[in-house]
Amino acid sequence: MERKQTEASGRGNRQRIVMCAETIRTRIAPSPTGAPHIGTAYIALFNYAFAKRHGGEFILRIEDTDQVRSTRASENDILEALEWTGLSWDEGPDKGGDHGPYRQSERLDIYRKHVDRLIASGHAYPCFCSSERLSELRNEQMAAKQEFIGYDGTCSMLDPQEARRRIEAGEPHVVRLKSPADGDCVINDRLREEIRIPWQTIDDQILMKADGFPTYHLANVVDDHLMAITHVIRGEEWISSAPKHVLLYQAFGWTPPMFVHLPLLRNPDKSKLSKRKNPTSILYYRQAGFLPEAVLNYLGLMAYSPADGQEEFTLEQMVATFDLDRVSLGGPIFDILKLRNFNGRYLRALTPEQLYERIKSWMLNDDTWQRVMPIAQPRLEQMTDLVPMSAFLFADRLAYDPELLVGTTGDGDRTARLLQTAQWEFEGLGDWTVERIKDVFMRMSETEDLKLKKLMPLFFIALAGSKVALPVFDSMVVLGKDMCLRRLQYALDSLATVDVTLKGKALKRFTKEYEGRYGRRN
RNA sequence: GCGCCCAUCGUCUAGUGGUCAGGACACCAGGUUUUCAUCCUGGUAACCGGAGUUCGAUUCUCCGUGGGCGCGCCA
Repeated sequence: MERKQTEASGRGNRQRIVMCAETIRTRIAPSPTGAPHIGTAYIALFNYAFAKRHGGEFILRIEDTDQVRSTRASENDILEALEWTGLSWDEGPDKGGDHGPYRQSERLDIYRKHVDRLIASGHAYPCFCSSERLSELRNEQMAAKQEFIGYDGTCSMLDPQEARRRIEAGEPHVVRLKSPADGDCVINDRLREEIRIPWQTIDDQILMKADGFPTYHLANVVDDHLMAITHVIRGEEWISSAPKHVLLYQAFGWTPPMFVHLPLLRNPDKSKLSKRKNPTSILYYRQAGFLPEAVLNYLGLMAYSPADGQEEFTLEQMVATFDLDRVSLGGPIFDILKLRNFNGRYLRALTPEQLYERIKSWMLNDDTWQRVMPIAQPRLEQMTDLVPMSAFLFADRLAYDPELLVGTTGDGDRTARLLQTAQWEFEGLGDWTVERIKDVFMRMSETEDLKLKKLMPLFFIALAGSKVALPVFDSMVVLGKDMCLRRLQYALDSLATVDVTLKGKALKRFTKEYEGRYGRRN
């Protein structure tokens, strides 16, 4: 990386080498395994603000090392969502840059080389234990209420010659990082006192999976180093695995970056923000009519307050004064009510012309109407029918009558289960098209042994607010996946008012049942 | 179970040994507005508990308690 730069002095032509302060580089590294999470925007915002405050660079890296769950559809959504927020990255998979590629699945040779280095230096070793053995081991440890839960180090005792022979024989294996037996790992966190974690509690982490892909820990450390990341600003959920990262930097002989662990966004019940209890997809917020600048402003208020006490600020203003020392550590509850208030302020601050432009670029435009016309036309008697008929397409939460929802199946629990099943089924759907949506309902109809005609009324009400409405598959395309998932959740939540709930043990039981009939969910 | 992180109004937070503990959201009351919303004014509401340090602790230390996160061939 460029740490020196030449500079012509004003007078004369003498060139002198000046040592510049290292360029600050931060990154957001989402994993493309689902909807773009609002927490990603929150962490990205702080990374962006910090880097830009110091004239640095902000990088986007895609962490797609989970071959099973990563999808290109999710990656596209994440890029689209992040772009919508207005947090622009200097380097990334779509932009390129001097430190690419920025998609981890395209860097496999780099990880391979690095893991070989660790094996050669004795910091890592191949492990032949099967997944079955490991989960058995874990269960035993749990059952015995052992202090230590984790890998027992069996394969670290293997003779290297023997190990090589087994690898050459094609035996499947992973590579593990050797963890020290005693002492403490010291982590320097920019926001906290020294964090000390006993090495005894850290097991030999897998670095390379049997499929030849790296795990997060390896890929993340190698990339952060190679991409010259100076500050790793991430959620505090990572504190407990930080020792593994520190150990890797040591093993490679690299200087670790500065760690900055931000508090996690929470649900109203204080648990980590989850889609079950809150909308978490950035694209939902876009569809629900929030302005990105309001979302960013609100997110900026989580765990941070500017020195001047001003609550309303643009991204530029936040960047201009951002100060890590003003980050607070208590886990903030994500309060949609306050976000809504902020959004209202931003909406009202626009001129009517600006507002109209924003609303057009949101969804009140030709593109939407052209999709609506073909499905609305056959149902029109007067032109005045159009807007009332399509209103649900431009709404967020609909007014649900739980009795009506339950009435479609005649059974509360059954209703909840169907809604939940649909939610799970649609969550995993990649292409959001009429055909694929229809496939899902057909499959449900078959699995539930319920004619489509009997199955659909529930979903007409949940998604469109009425048993009689525009065709629901087409409507779902207009609404977008995240809004549809949200509506299903709203409907599910509304059932609670008639004492129908699907959570805790019942939910667990139903999850098993669902997986038995529909296959494992992601 | 073990490890770690955290702790000010219901919520987001300011505060860094001496403040009537401030602001914002929400809520309540009043005012402006043909209604509503906006806007303005006012109000209710917090330092988790116990020791210690100190002349004096919301603020520093320790111990509790509470909450959170982690303990995957997920990130």
